[in-house]
Amino acid sequence: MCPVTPETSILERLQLLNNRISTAFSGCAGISATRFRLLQELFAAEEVGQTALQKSLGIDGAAVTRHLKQLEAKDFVSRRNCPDDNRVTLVHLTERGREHIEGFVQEKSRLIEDLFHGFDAEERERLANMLERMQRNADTL
Amino acid sequence: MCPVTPETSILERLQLLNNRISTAFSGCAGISATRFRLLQELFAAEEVGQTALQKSLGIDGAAVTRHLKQLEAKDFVSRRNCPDDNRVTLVHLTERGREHIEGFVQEKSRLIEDLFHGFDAEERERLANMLERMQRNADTL
DNA sequence: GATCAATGTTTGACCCATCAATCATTCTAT
DNA sequence: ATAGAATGATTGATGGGTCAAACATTGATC
Repeated sequence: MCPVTPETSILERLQLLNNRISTAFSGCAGISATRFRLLQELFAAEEVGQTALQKSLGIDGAAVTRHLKQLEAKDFVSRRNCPDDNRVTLVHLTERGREHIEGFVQEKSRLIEDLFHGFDAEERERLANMLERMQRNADTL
Repeated sequence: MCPVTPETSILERLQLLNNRISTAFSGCAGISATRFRLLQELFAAEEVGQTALQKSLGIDGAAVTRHLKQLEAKDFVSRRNCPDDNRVTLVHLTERGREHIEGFVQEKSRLIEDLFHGFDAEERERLANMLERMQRNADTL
């Protein structure tokens, strides 16, 4: 009745790939991809409010709160109230967090190497572009 | 320090897209994408064991058990012990489940239409192929 | 200046996935 | 024939995400 359309195949693989990659990343790097992204954002920016983090990661604010709480418990991150606006809490990387990033970056590189094995540079660009377009479509749902 | 590589961009978008699509699908179809896939598998095959379902969906057996339990509670699915092998429980679609599939298919079509807006047939094929290759890489992690 | 809307964060309830452990059943090999 | 491995399903613990509701704080308006 239903031949396998490319669209369906794409959606299924998005889901599978994401699950596999997430667990693989956490498994080998010892930190979830999202938390690593948070650390990287904090590495780039000196001190940021959570809403900014939430927007640059594209995930729910509740998730950000909980991730930061865990990262703070591990002393990777530290938070303080913004003196100019008591609603926002400013987040910044600790020394300890900064030290650990390097290792995570390496684990991620290895994962990427495996994942994109057989893809030349042009293909990677094309794939990135297609997913970007798809995401723009998804944003207007 | 870190220019945005296509690989990183791809991984981030995989995650985002998946989250957005999952919630969009559940939101408009009223059923999760995974449960819909289960129903479709059952539609195609007369009666299947859970392990077969698990393998064709590519997810954990525990998840399959729980989804089927919910689908059974909604009377979309019914289960019985396999007479030939009491370890396996055979699953099949109920009338009610069969009736609902059509609506889900339509919701999915609409979602696909939006999601792939601006993609021609050849691009969709190429995207499907790339993700398939990537998934093969991911399987050997 | 009091009120009411907007903003930033947090919490609770839920869904979906994983892994590890358990249990019953069947298979196998001695 | 029975002990032990393999298989199928389930359950519990955990992690990551969503949404909705709460809360404090700030801004805007009359």
